[in-house]
Amino acid sequence: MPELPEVETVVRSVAAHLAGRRIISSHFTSRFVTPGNRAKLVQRLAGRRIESVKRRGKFIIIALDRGTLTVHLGMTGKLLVEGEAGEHTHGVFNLDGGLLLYHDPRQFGRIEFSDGVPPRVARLGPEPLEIGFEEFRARLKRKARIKALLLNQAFLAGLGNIYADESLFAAGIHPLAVADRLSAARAKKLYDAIRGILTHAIQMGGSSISDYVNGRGERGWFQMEHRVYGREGEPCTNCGRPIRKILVAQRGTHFCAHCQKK
DNA sequence: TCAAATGTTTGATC
DNA sequence: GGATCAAACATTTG
Repeated sequence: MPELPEVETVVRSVAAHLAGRRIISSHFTSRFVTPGNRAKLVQRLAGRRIESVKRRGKFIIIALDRGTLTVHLGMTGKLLVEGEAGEHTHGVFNLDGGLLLYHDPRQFGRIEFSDGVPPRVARLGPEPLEIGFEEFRARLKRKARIKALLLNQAFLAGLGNIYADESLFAAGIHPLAVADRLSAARAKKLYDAIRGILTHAIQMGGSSISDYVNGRGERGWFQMEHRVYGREGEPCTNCGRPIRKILVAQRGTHFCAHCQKK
């Protein structure tokens, strides 16, 4: 579920509620979500105070008075400050004012404690909403297919399958286009498309295409704005020809063969 | 033969 | 070294 706009929405929905709260105790039930020594994790979290909740790429960064708790939602993770624990709840934080729950049926998400910046966060590329155009263009000087590059978190942090496809459509660029062969004008179109779509999606509370909800259980609405993602066979909103779906970088890739050029 | 799903990592291969 | 590909993780859904 979670790409940059969804993670940003989750962070915004829980940050004020969590800041200043103390973790009384915690409980974890998945060896996948919380790899390693769970008893040690519980011990390290006990008594910690939450200083802030922020986002970096698709990671939720919870700064504690000692150490950092990093949460990645994977494909089906939810961080909730409302609701109750259920069958797929794999993390429970008892705070000095309420509960914080981590729910994740597929268990592709991760909850990790670290003293410094976690390695996975350290490897992230720039934030798409903060990078300047010149740096963006310089980073495109690689002979990889643009769709694969947009999904690469070391290239840019936060784009996933939905927003990569939507950004390429908005920029009129074919997903198989080779990155270092894009003209400056087309690179600028892509840069603007990425920023415009991410900003718009955040305003709409993200995309709820299956069951995504923010930290208070509320759905997002950007799925109503999707032009290509999940629209295989439906008419292109620009030219009316059917949206096609192919496999690029192992991911389903939606595009209009008429409106998006290599 | 059940395939595909908003993600990431690892290892093999070209 | 760079890029691609396949598999792995676990579960639900069409």
